[in-house]
Amino acid sequence: MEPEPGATEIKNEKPRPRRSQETRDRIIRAAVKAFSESGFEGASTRQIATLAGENQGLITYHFSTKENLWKAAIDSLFVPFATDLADRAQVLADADIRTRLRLIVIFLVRQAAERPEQMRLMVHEGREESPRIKWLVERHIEAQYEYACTIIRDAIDAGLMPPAPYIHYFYIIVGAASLFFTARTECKHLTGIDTTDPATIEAHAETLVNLLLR
Amino acid sequence: MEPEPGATEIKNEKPRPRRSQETRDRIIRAAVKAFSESGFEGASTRQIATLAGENQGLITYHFSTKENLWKAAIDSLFVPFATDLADRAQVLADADIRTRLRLIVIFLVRQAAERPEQMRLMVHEGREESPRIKWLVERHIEAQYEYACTIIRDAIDAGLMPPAPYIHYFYIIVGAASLFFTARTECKHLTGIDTTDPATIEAHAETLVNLLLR
DNA sequence: GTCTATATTATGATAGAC
DNA sequence: GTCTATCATAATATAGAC
Repeated sequence: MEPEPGATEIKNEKPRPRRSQETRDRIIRAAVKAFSESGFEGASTRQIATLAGENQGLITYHFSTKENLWKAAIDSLFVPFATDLADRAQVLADADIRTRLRLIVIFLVRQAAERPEQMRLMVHEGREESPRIKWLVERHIEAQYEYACTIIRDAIDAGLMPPAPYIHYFYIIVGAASLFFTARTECKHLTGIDTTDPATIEAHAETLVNLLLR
Repeated sequence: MEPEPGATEIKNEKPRPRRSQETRDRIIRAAVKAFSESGFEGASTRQIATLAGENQGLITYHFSTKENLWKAAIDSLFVPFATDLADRAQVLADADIRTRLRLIVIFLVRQAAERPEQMRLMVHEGREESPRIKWLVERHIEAQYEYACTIIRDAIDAGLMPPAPYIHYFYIIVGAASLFFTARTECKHLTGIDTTDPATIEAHAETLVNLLLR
């Protein structure tokens, strides 16, 4: 049986026996945790296998290389995010720009709270030119950025935000929404606040929305 | 052969012969680069020594352990930052809050552009409970946060920003100022923009200031 | 598909020559 | 202070039994 040709295909995934698929999923979940915490080099396949409760040899069988495992882990985060974003965009398509901006920002904050690994992985990889960052941008970030630009453009046109190149607003809003949750442990030490608490998440969203929409 | 005040001298540091101090500094600069790119586990002392053009044995001689080297690398970033911030705070002490907020945000953006490693290192370590994150918060972050809170309090009191717990504004502003530069490589792939370009740095600062002060 | 055993390389730290 | 050599461990990846 030929092992996985790499995570180079997410849609068009070949059907797998149930047991095998479950093993794969367990390994991927463990990989997301390990890579987001320790980075690509810092995480070890042994540690990931142990965390998943599986054998190290199985990682080679399912993913061939550590890099393919990393790509599969990235997909497991970004594909659901993209799906959620597309759903939300569909619903909001006809709303006025003020409402759209407000709800998208709340969505972003909640996503950052739910998937803090996403920003951690991006920061881990966004460091220097690496074969992985190019793959990540082309595969996932570009589409997100394009959608964000349509919202930012409309918000500027409506006078909700001062005119400026979109790229600045993109990183300002994503950074403002995410860092609080990415720096969870730091924040805990600094103030004792638990950023996974739902009330805290909503408070962050509200603060950011109120700051943007005045 | 005369003693010299090293540019990267650390608090409570004994004076060292010039040659030795230079070696130390080269190793520290290489360590900052390596740790911020690959994280603590991901970076190797051999790689750091090679990057510094020094021998691996010298790392043990100067720092004993990898952890001590990491701490020295952190200090080399945060001590100058704290010094610059204190200077800036001194100058701004008597300015009105609008001016203080504006200039502090510009300062933050410029710092994030100049020292993107700072946020990368924090994200690398802020992942999970680690012996290093506690040290980092107590040694450097707490003082920064306390100063930030005085500005945020005054800004809210003056009606410049909607009332909200300070901690949210802290991470909103730091995140908004920093991510653009932390994600430098990603941004380059995404838009072709070079975030180290001075005009781009000023544009980011201006966008954030205009967004905050309306 | 799963697991054990292992080849090969890289790691952090040490010892000791100079 | 600097360098080389080396130890003990842990890493990725492979081979092959079941």
